[in-house]
Amino acid sequence: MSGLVDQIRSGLADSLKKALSSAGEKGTLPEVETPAFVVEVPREKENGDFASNLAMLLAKPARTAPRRAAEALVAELDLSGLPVEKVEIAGPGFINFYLSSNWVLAALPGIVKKGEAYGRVNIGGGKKVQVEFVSANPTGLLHMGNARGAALGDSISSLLDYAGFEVSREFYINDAGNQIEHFGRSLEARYLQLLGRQAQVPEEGYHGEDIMETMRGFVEKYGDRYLDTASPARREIMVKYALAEKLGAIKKSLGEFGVNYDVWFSEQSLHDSGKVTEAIERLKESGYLYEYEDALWFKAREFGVEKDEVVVRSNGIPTYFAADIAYHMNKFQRGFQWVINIWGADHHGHVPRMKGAVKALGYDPDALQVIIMQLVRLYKSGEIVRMSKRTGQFVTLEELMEEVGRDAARYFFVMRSADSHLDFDLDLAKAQSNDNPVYYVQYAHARICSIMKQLEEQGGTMPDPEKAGLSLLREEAELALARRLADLPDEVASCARDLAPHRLARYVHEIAGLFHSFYNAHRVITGDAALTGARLVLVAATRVVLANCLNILGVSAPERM
RNA sequence: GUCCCAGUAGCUCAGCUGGAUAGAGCAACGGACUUCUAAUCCGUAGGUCGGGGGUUCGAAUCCCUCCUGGGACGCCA
Repeated sequence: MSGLVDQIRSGLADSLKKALSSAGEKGTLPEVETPAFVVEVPREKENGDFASNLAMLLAKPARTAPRRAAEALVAELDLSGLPVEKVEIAGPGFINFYLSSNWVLAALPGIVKKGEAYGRVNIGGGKKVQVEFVSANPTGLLHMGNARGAALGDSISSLLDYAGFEVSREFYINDAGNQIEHFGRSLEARYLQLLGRQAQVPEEGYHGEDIMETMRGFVEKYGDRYLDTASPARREIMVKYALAEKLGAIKKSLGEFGVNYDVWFSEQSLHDSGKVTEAIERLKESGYLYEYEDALWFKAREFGVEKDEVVVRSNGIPTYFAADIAYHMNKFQRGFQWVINIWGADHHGHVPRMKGAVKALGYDPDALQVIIMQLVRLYKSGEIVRMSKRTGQFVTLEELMEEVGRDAARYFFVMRSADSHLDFDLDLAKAQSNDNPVYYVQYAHARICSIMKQLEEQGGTMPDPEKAGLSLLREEAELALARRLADLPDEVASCARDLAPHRLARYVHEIAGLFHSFYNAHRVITGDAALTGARLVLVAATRVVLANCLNILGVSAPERM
């Protein structure tokens, strides 16, 4: 981290550490190891700008009352070089630090100067991380669950990028296996029906209208050319045609949603390239596979999973799990040091055995992190809408963007933590779209742009932030806003560490709120040139923070609304 | 039955590795536009943090137990 706030925090922590050891040398405290204490920002500002719990943690090892330990520490504190005005011992033994009221203004010039780069931190150290998300079956359109995964995965990726990781976004295309078989049979049935023949979409097949639509296009292009072609070959042709079309549509939708992938990875390619065989061989050699009733099983129980898992069926066809093992082997072979998967809650049972397989292959299971995203429940007219690809009833990403807009949809999905169930009331999102918090944040950005435009029209110019008289910013609303602007690097670091973009959404909402309050209480452009200059720096910094956060969340930052 | 997620204001949800007096949005009520955008602001009201036990200086947060809702437990993916 590199922000002003972090500099001060670590400065205080260092001072406390030194105070502890000199107190130990002088004998005012027993010599003990430094506990894992924190310097944090108290919730109540009456408790100072920063506070530490060190004294309370010393109570037990040093066998002293927390407040006495605090007194001994404070007596040894050397705070030179830090803008601390007052230190107090409070409550059960907190050491509270009060800073000079305008200490935070020092952060503003850097924010304006860094611009798009402000908020970038280097906790990742260029570590290669892959984020795999959505990975929807390419047999249909994207639904609400996929949309949530897309918004979440993309924001997490951006967050990690900002935090100094080398991020690769990946989409795993499930273009192999049983479902493709069902898909082919469904396509074939529709084809025959369209040409007036008797045919039935199989029970387990795809009944959606979009499949019919696809085959209409196929018939237009090829007519009855395949009417008499032998079935397996015919299905292969149709599957190839339909997959290309479906995948193209998925790519297009995601692109419009602001989600762009680095890699589209085909499951079928794992079979074709022999990766699946390679993975199975590796597991076999290390003794994690056994044969039972003609099938090949993975010893999942050795990894704390309840049941062993089939990797090759008795009919000789590998399972999806086998392909997934090969896929993860391949991910690590490609050099990713951190592999993040975003899965729907309905796949959570798959996590322990996947981690087990990673371990069995000889990789660190902790390098694989699976984010389980709770499912989206869709409400329309007060009723739950069942979503299912098989029956073809679902609201697509396309429809969602049409109804509530891309920005609102993305913000909405990313506002909530991944492990909270999401009730999406379409009517509400549509009818009250103006109340959507995303507009609140965007409006703040637009307002600042409007001020800048006004400035330009009046022939004014932006001052050099380094030279502006920032100490003129004395109003509570100004200082409160500046204080939070200085937090962005910290927020990015902590949100990235916890893979929690929803906290960034709350942060930027708070920034917008602080700005709106300031805006309503004070004018930026006034007859006082010096004050105007200082406030221009403040709002310019605010615009940077708003834009950077919105960018991470995949939401646009409009100049006017 | 076993496992995962959730239970916090009327509603939807935050609460980051345990910190001081539990927060925000919406809804409700009362105010503020001759001004750089009122998609805004200011104020009021709203809580046995699902129940009960435990751990400790300190618990919405950790442990145990029970209740409620959702999901997963296939030679499907």
